[in-house]
Amino acid sequence: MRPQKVNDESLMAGLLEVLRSKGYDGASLSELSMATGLKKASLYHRFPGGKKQIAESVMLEVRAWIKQEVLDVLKNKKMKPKDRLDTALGRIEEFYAWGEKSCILRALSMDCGMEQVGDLVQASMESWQKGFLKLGQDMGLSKKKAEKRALESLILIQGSLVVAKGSRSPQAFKYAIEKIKSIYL
Amino acid sequence: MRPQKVNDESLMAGLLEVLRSKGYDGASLSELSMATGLKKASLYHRFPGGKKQIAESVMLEVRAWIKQEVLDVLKNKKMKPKDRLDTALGRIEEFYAWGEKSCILRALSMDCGMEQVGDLVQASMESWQKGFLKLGQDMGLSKKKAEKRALESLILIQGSLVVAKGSRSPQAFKYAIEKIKSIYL
DNA sequence: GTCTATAGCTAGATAGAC
DNA sequence: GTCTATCTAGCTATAGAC
Repeated sequence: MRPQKVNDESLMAGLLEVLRSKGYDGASLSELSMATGLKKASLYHRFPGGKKQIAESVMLEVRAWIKQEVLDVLKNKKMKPKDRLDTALGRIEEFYAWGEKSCILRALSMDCGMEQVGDLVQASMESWQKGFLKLGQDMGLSKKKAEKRALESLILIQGSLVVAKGSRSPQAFKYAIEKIKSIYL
Repeated sequence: MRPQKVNDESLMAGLLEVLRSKGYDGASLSELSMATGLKKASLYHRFPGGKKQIAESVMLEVRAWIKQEVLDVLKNKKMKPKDRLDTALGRIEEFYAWGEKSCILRALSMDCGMEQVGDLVQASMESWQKGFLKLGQDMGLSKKKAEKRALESLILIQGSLVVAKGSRSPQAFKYAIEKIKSIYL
């Protein structure tokens, strides 16, 4: 058993960076290899299922991240709702580098014929909305109103990241964060 | 001069469909060929610059479409502001098939190393926002407020289309359309 | 203007040495 | 576990017949 040249955390981080920026079809194994510091054959050793498994593994991590940093934080009854929101939004700002980075959910929801990846994107979005739903309800909103604001929060983040990328300015993302804060005032 | 097998309108429509759904890297010439009914070599006859020129041409059309159906409609002083908004939103709903189709701006704002395409995406987004800015100002809003709502309209559309795709339901898009109507009430 | 055929390359994936 | 070398399929792009 030779030691791993690159640990799992660093490996997954490199794969995520390429996938979120280039998407599934745009992310070549050569680029994934360069970004991680592992040669192609080594990537196949870590992910015998190849590029498909790489995308699935990254999305599994992202789904877990959203559950932990968004859903679990937003429904954490030990904190005041306002503090939960600030905490979750802080993690989100960091994850998207204050609007400089694309969203992996957006990148991997393009049509690329990967059913499993699509399922994980869907689950991640549902988890996100569930978190904001709980937050809204804990703030005293009706289920219907809380659902609407949860949907709006996801739309604002996704939309602002697309606009930030397209217009080459993170301004839209900062606007979205403030807007989300304001709808939960 | 042999007659064209496929006219420009139908040709561009086929190319747009593939590009908005698969993105630049995911759209292969084989698929563009199938979608348009022209063989690969014929596509090179129409677009000597190859796939790059295809993407640029599609984006040129999209930019023109947004100028005509969004910007020009929203700033048309011959109509009442409310009617301008309803007209533009109607065109937008149709263009995105009520949330069933992806946005080409989103698809082509992924990193694919095409500077010119990125410029056209940026210009299209600016044109969109300029239209909603004029609408807001004609409704009596301050420039600052009108700019914010213009940005929000673009974010809502882009975000809702990503969410609609990812959660496999056009519900988010319908929500966004209603939301835009409500912020210009 | 469209086509068939094919060049030249890079993609994803595998075999086997170390 | 990582690597070099290599396979095959698919890609973008071109040549030349009709």
